[in-house]
Amino acid sequence: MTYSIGEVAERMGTNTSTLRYYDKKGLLPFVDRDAAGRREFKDNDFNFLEVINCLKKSGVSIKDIGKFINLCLQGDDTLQERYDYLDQEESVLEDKVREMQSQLDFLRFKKWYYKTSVEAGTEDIHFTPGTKFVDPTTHAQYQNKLAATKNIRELIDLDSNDNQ
Amino acid sequence: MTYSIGEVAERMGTNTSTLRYYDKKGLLPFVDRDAAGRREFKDNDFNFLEVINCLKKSGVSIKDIGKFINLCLQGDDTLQERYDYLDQEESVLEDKVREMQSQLDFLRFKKWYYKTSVEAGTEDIHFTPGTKFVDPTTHAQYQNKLAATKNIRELIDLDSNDNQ
DNA sequence: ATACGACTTGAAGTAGGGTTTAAGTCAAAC
DNA sequence: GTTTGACTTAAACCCTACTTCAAGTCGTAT
Repeated sequence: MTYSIGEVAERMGTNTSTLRYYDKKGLLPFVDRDAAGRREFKDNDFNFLEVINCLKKSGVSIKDIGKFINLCLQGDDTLQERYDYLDQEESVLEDKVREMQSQLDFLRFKKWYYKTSVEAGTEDIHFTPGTKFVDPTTHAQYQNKLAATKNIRELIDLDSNDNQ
Repeated sequence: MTYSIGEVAERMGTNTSTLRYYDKKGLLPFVDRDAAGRREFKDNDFNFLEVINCLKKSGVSIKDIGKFINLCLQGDDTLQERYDYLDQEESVLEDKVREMQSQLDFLRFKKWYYKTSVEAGTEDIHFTPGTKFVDPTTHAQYQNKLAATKNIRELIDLDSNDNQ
């Protein structure tokens, strides 16, 4: 069974020009052509496409994805190298997840800050009296509430219920 | 206490041209100038810079960060709007984290795939005999091993120890 | 008083990741 | 047999987020 670029694009949730662009950038060296020069994707090519998708969503550049795909086509000699690459990529992704989680913490602090401000009708409740500086105790208050709560969703949601 | 653009750049781990670029794009409308026209950052401005940093790391575009900052300068009338924006941004970030975690799952499966291939000396162990198609049972094998293990690190690490 | 370093601006340049356009080929439907 | 729709290419274009450059202005140290 073979598939046209249009069928593949639809199945992968992308469009044909993006796939052609990837091909030009060396991400699809495994794709065959028919007599008329049209791309002919095989079932197994979806395994590659899945890997490309994963690396792309993990933030790997087109160039580096190309390098990995080309390692794949070099056979069993590059198995260890491919493992090592994915191992390193796993660490990179884990770091990104941790980073995002700490941005989430900050976002949730700010949500709490605005929620309490909305309730008070003014942001001033968080300022050190007489200045336009956010009171350092503000963040401490939040940390205390947070420590006393299983998760932040609960904190935000319980607060909402308090007001109803 | 005020700070020059150079001091701020160093403290924020960026450089002066990036800060000027942000200013030009409307991200720093709160920054004052001295008599000679030089930017003069105040202590409180670091609160804004922290927010900019958080949104940037969360993947928010320069343009949208600018909108948020400008809401901040419009006073208490926009508190609810700011809360709603961060609430939505929290969901977006949570989705991203979930997405990354599923990419991590896939990456770990592929690590297992390569690890077992390296041990066997060939990728062929995962192919349906007589074809160059990855055997659909490969992923099932991995899922079974995974189900029998507390976490994937353990799976990967136990496998490594088997070989020593 | 002059040199140095840090600042200012506008404008141009770069990199990454596509998207669009123009001109053409081909197979199947009418 | 011609029209339609899906494909082909190279080249141009676009957007985001910087980065670099050129020319000029300050304040301070020598």
